[in-house]
Amino acid sequence: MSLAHAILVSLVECPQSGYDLAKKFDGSVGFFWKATHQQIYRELTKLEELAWLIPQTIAQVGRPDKKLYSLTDLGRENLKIWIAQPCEVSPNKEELLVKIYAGHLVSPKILEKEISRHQQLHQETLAIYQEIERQMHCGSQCLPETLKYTYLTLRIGIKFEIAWIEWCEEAIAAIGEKIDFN
Amino acid sequence: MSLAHAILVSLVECPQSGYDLAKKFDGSVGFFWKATHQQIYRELTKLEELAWLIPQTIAQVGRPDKKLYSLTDLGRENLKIWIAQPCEVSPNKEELLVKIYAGHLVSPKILEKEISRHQQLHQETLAIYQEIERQMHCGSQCLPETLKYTYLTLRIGIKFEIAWIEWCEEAIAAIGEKIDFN
DNA sequence: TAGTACATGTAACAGGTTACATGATTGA
DNA sequence: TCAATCATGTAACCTGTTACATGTACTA
Repeated sequence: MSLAHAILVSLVECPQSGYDLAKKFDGSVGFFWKATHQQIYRELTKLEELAWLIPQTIAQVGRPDKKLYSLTDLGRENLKIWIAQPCEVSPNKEELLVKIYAGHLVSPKILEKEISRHQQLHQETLAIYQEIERQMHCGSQCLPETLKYTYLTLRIGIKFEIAWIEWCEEAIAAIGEKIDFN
Repeated sequence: MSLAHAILVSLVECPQSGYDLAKKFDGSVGFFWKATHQQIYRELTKLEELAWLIPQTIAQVGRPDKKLYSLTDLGRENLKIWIAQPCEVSPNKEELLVKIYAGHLVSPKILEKEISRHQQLHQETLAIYQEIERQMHCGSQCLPETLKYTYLTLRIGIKFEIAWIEWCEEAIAAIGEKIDFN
């Protein structure tokens, strides 16, 4: 039941509509939890039934109405309970690595090209993260409590992207030449 | 259709039963693609229907029969085609990070304890990977073609674990003290 | 006038999880 | 005798994906 929790986490900050959440799941929380708008609407309905959320319909000029969802006390309590519970290390699924694992079946050139493309994608993501990081601590003042945690999640995002970029370089070298790692 | 491909990748090396695959998905290919035995059996049935695999029933003494699946030429061709196709960066879902994101809702001590527990889990995984790495290149001879690719996937596994371990340390420090990252 | 952003939804299907079911053998 | 390992499967359910559907308003 973790998409539900990701939605609750997202709504802690401020009330949002399904549409808002769908966009947010393409950034911030979305860096480590993905969901489509269909999933989100389905989940919002469930959470409303549980009374963990309450909707408020907002009329807008020249726009369709929007249903702003906020956490109820019950929802907030349940979220706290969930956060305090220990969790497993999430399994990672990496399509590229499945391909690399049987990489000897295709030409090294195809692999090199694909890895190099991924390296570029990771470099772009890293640039985005670093820009957010730069904006988060202008000067060198301490961050407020809530931002501190957001910042921590950003930090690991950066570390992962750097790991990918370094690996891509290493992999391209290893595939091209008959390199020995030492 | 990626579990199918992960199974094919796994069967490139040697014919295996559903049971063998289920165990394997708990190591090697399983480091970047997880699946339960129920999923695997369901998928094997589909792949047999497509004639990408052929089963061979092996009678055993004192054990139930096993159905060893091998790749057909068709299966191998399709696998090659799939590997050669470009793919997206796989989205990662990290439950711990969803929790950290709203970490201010619970006591810092709970978070520190949980992060420290995760650090230990990652240290254990790292130790396993490093042991495999050690076994893979005894001396400093070059690896054969197929092992080279396995080795590359291991390398990124190691990088990820190191990134996690470093981050856990950083996070614990940041939560405890009023630390400023610079 | 065509495309994008806003805003919410249904339906069908594919993929993943959990529980249950069976039954032999091996080792503590 | 109890648990673990070997070996395969069904059924129900939940989660995630893709396609379709609707309608306004703004901008190029």
